[in-house]
Amino acid sequence: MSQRISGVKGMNDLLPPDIEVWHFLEARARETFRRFGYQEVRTPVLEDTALFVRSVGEETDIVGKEMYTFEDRAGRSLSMRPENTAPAVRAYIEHAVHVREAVTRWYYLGPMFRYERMKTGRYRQFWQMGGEAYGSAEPAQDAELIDLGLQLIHGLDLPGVRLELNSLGDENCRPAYLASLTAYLRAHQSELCAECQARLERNPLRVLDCKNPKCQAVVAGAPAVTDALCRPCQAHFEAVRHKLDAIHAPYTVNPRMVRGLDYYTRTAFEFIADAPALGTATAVGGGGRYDRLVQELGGPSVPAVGWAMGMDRLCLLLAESGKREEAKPELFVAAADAAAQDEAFRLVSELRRSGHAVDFDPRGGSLKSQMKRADKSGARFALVLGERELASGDGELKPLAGGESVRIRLDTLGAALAARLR
RNA sequence: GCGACCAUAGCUCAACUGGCAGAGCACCGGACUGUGGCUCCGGGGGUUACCGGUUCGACCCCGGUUGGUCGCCCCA
Repeated sequence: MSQRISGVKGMNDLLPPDIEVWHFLEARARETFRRFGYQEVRTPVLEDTALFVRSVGEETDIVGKEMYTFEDRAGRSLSMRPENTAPAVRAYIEHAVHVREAVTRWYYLGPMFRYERMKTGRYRQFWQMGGEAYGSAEPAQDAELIDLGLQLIHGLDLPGVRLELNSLGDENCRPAYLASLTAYLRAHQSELCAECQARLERNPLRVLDCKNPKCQAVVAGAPAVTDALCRPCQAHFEAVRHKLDAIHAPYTVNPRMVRGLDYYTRTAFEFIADAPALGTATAVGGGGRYDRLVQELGGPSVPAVGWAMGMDRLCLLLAESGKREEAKPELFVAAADAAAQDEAFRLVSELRRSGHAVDFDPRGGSLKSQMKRADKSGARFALVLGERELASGDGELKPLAGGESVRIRLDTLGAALAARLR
């Protein structure tokens, strides 16, 4: 045997039957996006490195140390997307979508890449789906998007996912807040962990969600961002909350929640699940408003808001609750003898052509082994085709879960199946 | 990037102090001549992750590599 080549660390194969969980997730998700009028976009996995440096932020962990970046043969610096908001915005600008429509609502779904140490619910190739809405600065847009996320999660029958909400202010009030926060943290600098002392210089907001108890104690007395919002931001935040209240969407305000990407303004939120299956990876989704990003990437001044969910994590939760979308055949056709194999093959092909899910064993073999395979396939019915059936034109439709077989005319098989599966 | 633990059949795991690598499940076949599931019987499956060392002898002890799990960190 030749030397074996194994898969790349942190990148997983998704095989049957586990893939059925993903089919369930994707089908429910697409249905929810459809109900909300969001349309799918697909952007390339590779982008100009500068796109992520300018959007996600040079100082973030994602860009600073987690991107798969390399030069192509022409010497261009390319990066595998670590997230899909920036690529979507790039496509939005590049195709001048704002010229054709005032409000654009997109969703995406696909693999993202971050070079990270792996653990439960965290992989180097991971899957995200997300919704993005461009063109509306109104609180109703924030609320609709959050409602979309909540309905999607609800549609997956996942209990125990809660919503945390915050506002990070905008370019008018955030500088002042950062100044007062930095001043407060400097006064307590010696009480912070080493990591946070460094964050104090680079990105003081990140100190707020440090899990270190010492830092938590300091943060407890820190000025809250929600108290420092300017009037318009405060009004926006209140309006979003009002809309959420109106649709009875439960949430908790967490003024210490910040996000890992630099582009957020005003609304920020996370979908959090406290489930053992996720280990310490409790966030299944998160997002917020990014009113400046389109312009910062060279586009028109168009406000936007969006979120992303971790599909791997959702699948961990779905696997635990046993949710999946199975693809079982309706009928399994077995050939009792070699002479019947041609007719069995023809019958299977014809039924499939008319829309039925039908399986058979291409190896033939003993009837017994074919019946075993029929059972394993999970088919609802089995039909044996042999000398007798070929002569009479009749067959026995046998329910594999138990119960009486039914005699039927073979030329009405399709209709008989349809009637029984209704 | 830092630390801890782990790696034996496709899967879950045994194998005494260093002494012939096993079981259950799964898969294939038979008992049962054209009918699956249950039961019984049989069969195929292994460079004990990889490389090196110690030893008469290594799944076991030692070193390294790779991979996995869990914390820190970060996030989805």
